[in-house]
Amino acid sequence: MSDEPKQANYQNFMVDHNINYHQGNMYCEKQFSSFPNLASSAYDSSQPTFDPSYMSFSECLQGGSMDHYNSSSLGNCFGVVSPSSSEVFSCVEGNTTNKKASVATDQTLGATLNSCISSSSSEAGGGAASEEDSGKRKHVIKEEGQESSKNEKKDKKKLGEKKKEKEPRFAFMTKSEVDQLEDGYRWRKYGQKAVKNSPYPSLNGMGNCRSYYRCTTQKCTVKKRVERSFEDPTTVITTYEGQHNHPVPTSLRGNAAAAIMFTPSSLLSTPSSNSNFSQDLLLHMHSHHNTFNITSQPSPHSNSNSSHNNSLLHHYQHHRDYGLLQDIVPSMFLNRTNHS
DNA sequence: CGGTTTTGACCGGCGC
DNA sequence: GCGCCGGTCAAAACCG
Repeated sequence: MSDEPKQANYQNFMVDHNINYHQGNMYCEKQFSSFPNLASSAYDSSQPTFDPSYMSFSECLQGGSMDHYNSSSLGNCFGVVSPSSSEVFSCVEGNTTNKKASVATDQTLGATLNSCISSSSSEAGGGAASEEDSGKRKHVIKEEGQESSKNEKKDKKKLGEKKKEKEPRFAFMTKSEVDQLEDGYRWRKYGQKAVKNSPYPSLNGMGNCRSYYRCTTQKCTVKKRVERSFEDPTTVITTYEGQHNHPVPTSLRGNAAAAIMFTPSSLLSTPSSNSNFSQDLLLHMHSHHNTFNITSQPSPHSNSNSSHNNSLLHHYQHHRDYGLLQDIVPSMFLNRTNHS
């Protein structure tokens, strides 16, 4: 895609638990060891039992004092979030403004993190109007009525679209074998695309793919993309777009915590309110869970900073297994504290 | 049978 | 203008 960052209103969230990284005076270990309510199926059995001494991820997201984080909690921003089971690792926020992803940075990630938010939101895209090439399509049944309705649709789109409002986006990485993370909401897959330049084949051997999901709740336009990290195929990058305008389905695993976490009131957020969310969150996480912030808050005006973030992220991702985080994190926290 | 997933095609934005 | 690519559509297949 383009080398340019296109959105400012975009934040990433990555946290790692389970990594015994020494980072200056921080020690990361099992901050998020348990997400009893959010475990993905593949990890359900292996999930460590919930230890109340640890805050659940959702709790963490909400912050010990929700009031304080009311406008900037992760939950607010994502309208969701909960990397299930999986180990959510590394925190990154902000759009990456620079780029040329100079480093062979995770292109997949790069694409995800920088993809154009303006891209047709809910309705855009595929005008189904032209199904003429029925020969190519698997089974094309063309009927006059259908066609006209399709054209109608297309026209509506053209008229009503006008550059959809950009939805805030948030991405986070999780260590997971499953692509679909259980976050309490119900999603319907509406598309899948191969990701370019991925050296890693996906689990199904079809090459690395990005899956597109939409919230199944009526009138809820929240979407999410799920893809594997360019560098680490065991890492899933989930990107949420939009805000849920409904409570989390209560029927799902009787997840009261999730229900609380995902109530509409907690999902109200605006790009502006989001702007500092991860910093707050990370600070919060830092103070409560000894987690760390990989990157600092970028702003539309801080291109160089974003660039820095990107390389840091890459650096982190690249070396996380080698315990080099301490080389990165302190500065990031310094950065953060400078902002506050 | 209704909801979800799969999958090839289409659309629109963007860079060249 | 052209080609690439991300995002979306929608019919068929699949599943419970």
